[in-house]
Amino acid sequence: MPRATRARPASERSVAELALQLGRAAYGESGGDTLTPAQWMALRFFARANRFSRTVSGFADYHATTRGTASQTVNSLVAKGYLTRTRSLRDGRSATLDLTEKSRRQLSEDPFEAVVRAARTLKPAELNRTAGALRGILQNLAVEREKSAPAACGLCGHLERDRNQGFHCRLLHEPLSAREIDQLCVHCTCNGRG
Amino acid sequence: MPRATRARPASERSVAELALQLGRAAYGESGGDTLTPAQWMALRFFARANRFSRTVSGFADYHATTRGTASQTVNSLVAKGYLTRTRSLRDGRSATLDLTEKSRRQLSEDPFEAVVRAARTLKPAELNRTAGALRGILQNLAVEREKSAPAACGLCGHLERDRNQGFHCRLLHEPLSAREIDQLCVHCTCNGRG
DNA sequence: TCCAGATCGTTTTGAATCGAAACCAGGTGC
DNA sequence: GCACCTGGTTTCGATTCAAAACGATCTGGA
Repeated sequence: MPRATRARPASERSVAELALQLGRAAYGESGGDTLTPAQWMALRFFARANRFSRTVSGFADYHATTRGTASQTVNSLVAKGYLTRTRSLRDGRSATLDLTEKSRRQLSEDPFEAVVRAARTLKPAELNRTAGALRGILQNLAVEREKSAPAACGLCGHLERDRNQGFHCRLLHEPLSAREIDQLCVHCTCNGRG
Repeated sequence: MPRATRARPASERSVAELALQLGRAAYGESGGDTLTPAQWMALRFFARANRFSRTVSGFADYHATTRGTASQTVNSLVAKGYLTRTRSLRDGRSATLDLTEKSRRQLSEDPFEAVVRAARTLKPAELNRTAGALRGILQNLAVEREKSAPAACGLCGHLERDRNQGFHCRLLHEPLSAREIDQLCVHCTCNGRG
């Protein structure tokens, strides 16, 4: 290699460009034409979000679109049997969307998995550093746009330890299971640290 | 932070998810409604690509779309005065697209720059490592899809040192200036190493 | 209690985008 | 000279999406 080793540091621009490329590669493929990119995103979201967040609004936020558009995407998935809708008891306006068995099977052939496989060659330490760097960039971006990056309760300041061994959300006054604190939450807006 | 420090390594999935988020954030914003995301991508491409690559086909490859769609995007930009079209002398079918002064001004307010700014908080060493990791993932992805990731001549096996001090492409039998070897090239398909 | 205003969600409508396919013109090889 | 390939354009239809108007429900204050 003639000169790739010249000591010019990879610029911020390179990282941004690469993230853009990778993101588009991950988003674009619809893999067999079973679902559209937006529908895949919805399935991914409802697979990752906790019970407070699996709503049309939650998905609209996550996908950075309007509630109208999100409603259409969700409706198409409900019609195809990929999601079930359960009206909320507390709030008559709201409904919770849940994955069906069919969508869980579908998710196992998510075209996004190709990106996950492509990341396998990195060593754990590299994965950690890379994830940290990307998270930092997303955080800064969220601050600049005065919005919040998607986050899990485990990183949120509202999380509290119970005196037993469980966890607990100070904002919603709800107990959280160990598994739930790894899921995405629309209320975890505290930018990674309380 | 109650448990974010538990010693579970950031998984490949986290990195892939973050890249997807960041990529979508960078692609989606159209920043003031002057241009659509696809049009921004075209401007970015024609700003980065070398003279062998600034064609409709080159952009179609880069943007992972059809030549028909790419043609429409390019036409709209030519009509608005953002690009000029010059027919090739060697090949009567082909034409080269070049940025105008107007588009150079426009690029200075590319919404993508927000992502570049957001990366500024990282230290140079981190930027290097992160870029390397992302490049590796893209490379693997390209191999799996039997396509090639966008690359610059500086990383390509076709590049050769002249006996003077310049560079030279063995594939196209063309001299390359020092500046040109940093630009993207559609022929640099050798996956980073010759 | 009642009202204003905010929020969750749906529907409609129009515009924009995109991909597939047909097509033209110029190049390449036999 | 012929068939075939490649760069590029055009047309057409489907899809997607955002904006806006709307109904229903919740919340807070007077």
